[in-house]
Amino acid sequence: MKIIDVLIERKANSLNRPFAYLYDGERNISVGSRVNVNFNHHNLVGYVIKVMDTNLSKDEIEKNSGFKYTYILDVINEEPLLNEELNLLANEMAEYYLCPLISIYQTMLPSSLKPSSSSLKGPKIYYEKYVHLLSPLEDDLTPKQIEIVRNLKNSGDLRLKDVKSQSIIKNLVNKNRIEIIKVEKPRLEIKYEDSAPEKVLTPDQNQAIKSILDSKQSVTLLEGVTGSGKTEIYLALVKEMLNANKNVIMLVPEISLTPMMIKMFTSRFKEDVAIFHSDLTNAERYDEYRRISSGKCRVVIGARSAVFAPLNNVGLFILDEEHVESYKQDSLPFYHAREVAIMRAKHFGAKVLLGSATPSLESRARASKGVYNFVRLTKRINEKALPKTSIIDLTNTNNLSNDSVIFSLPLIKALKEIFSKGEQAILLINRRGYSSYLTCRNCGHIFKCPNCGIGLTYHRANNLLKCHHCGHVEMVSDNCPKCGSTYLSKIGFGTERIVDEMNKLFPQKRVLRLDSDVKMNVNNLNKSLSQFACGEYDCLVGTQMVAKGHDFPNVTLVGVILADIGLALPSFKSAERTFELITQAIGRAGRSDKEGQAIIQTYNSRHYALNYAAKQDYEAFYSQEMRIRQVQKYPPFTYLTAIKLAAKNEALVIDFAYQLFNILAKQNFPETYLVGPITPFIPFFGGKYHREIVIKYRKKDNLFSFLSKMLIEMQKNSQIDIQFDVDTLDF
DNA sequence: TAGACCCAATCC
DNA sequence: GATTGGGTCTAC
Repeated sequence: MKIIDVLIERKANSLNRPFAYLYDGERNISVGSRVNVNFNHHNLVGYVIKVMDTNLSKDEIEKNSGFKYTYILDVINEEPLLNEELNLLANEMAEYYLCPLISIYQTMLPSSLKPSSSSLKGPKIYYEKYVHLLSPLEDDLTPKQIEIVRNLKNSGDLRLKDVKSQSIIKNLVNKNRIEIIKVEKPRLEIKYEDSAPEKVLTPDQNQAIKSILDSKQSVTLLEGVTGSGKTEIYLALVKEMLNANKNVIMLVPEISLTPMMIKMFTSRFKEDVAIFHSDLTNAERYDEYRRISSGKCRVVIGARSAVFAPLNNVGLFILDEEHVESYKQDSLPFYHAREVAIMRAKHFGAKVLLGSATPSLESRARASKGVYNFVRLTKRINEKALPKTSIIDLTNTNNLSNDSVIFSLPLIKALKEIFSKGEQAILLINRRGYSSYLTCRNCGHIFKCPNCGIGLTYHRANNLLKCHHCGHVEMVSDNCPKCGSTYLSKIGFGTERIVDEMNKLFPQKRVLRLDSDVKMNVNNLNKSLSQFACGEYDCLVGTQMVAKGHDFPNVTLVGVILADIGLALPSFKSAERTFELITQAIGRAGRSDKEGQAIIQTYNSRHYALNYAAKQDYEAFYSQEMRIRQVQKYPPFTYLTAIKLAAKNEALVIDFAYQLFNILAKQNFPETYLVGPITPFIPFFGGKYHREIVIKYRKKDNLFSFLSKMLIEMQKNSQIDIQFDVDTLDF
């Protein structure tokens, strides 16, 4: 008899503890197996975290503990799903992020393997049947049977479906001359292109590589302006690692936006590379996962969750564009891939390379303090001039045009100019849809999402109102539901409206829109982008999606339609985000010999983030923003953790939030500041009312041990959901 | 007085 | 998170 401790698939705090079951069967159960158990009249998947042999009987066990035990219903997989390293990582993360351990296991594993009931319906391993020769003897066979035996002798195993006569096969199987074997086949087919010749590295690049490898610190921040050759450094380091018999995990913000990077890696390292696409099917992701865990590949490229790739003997973690916020998961367990990479690297004694043209302030500050090794590439490899950038003040009426309320005179003029030379433009607007919201001019009613209470965005393409938070969609009505007036107006503008405006101003020009409404999948996206690249369109209008990565040699003008949208958001990161976005966008202009220009329209023309972005001056932005963060006690001078509370009953969550706030305030932790209780931007969703408390602190030790002790207390109150967003970026 | 409805406790 | 069981409400 065995006593098995399992974690239940529900990621509620109150269930974040082991539950014990009995097993008396034949099958193997080890730590990391999944089992089916009955939990409170319900069949659930459990993740085994402890196996204990015992000589006691069920009665004795129950007498000792005082619980009524039940037996495990079924063993889903005997073999452990995770190796020891990843198990330790899960525990370290659960402690760091104050989250239920099971939520980490569920995040680490692909959908077919995760400890949850949904995994049982997930894709299975795909097998292909092959015909395998057992005996080359030809006696006692018909001529046709001999033909097949000879074929197999010459060319090895054949796919069953390629062999025409199934009845002959059947007879040969019966005679024990051949057998049908099943071979696992990955569903994802990666096309390998011929690899471009390795470029000769510049002295700067060689210097950088040496510094990364020789550094005492495990983490290196590689700050390099666009075009300074970071990719070549990555490639050279990967080669170095492979030669030293070590493996590499390479993270990119979103794979569909960096097709060039993937192409370079796959063409150079071929089958050694596994890819985690954002829109791989579950089946393909499962196959890639198995390919990695079986040791068949040595380099993994993927987005955030690829940091959990079950690769052994990792020598290097690379995070390209380390500042990008999609590396932080914005739901449980709220982990940041950068921190997880650093945790894993410690275990392997591996290096971590953080690359960016505009590092996050957190990373850049650590580099300045010497916590990270710091390498800078300041030269662009082909010494191209930066685009000429002008900031257009929309409060100055001289800049306004009679022809358009959205496009300023200088922007229209510049568009005319470059179009006349047959060149292309990119226009950036950080909002999807046609207008930002729909309002009644008579009574002031704003059309809001019934689930979230935030304004609905009007989308003209299908004449619908959409909620950009929860995806709620409704028909547009002709009159106000409150006062019945038909005097409705659309306020603000998004990508759709810009396309509209372009068609009005330049009816003969072909405009391509690109945002997450259009981007259905990678193929669609790549097709659109290559059409734009080869000149089928004159102008590309899009959200931040168009600011990243792509190289369009014929684009000589980048226009930022309204830079203020990002600045207006209530976040300590808003200046940093805007600086990054504008810097990136400007970098899209003039990627070839032609001179590029950028035009930034704004109502805040003197804002430092815009002015430093226009000059592409990261250092100046960094030092000014650091002064502001210091005064306001924001990261990197403090850490931020958000405590997210939710309940079905609004009064209850408010009351609880105040109680919790007072308890924390009473503790008087040094250099710790409490903010709240805050009503979040979206106060009601998922059928629950939400409140937040944000903690700014400099030392986590006492605070966090208090929080985790308190969490155990609070778990008894199942009315209130508590989630910790440790190192939140969302404040 | 049965069924609907709500809430808190509990899950091994 | 989902179920249960006990309490209360409610309609005929």
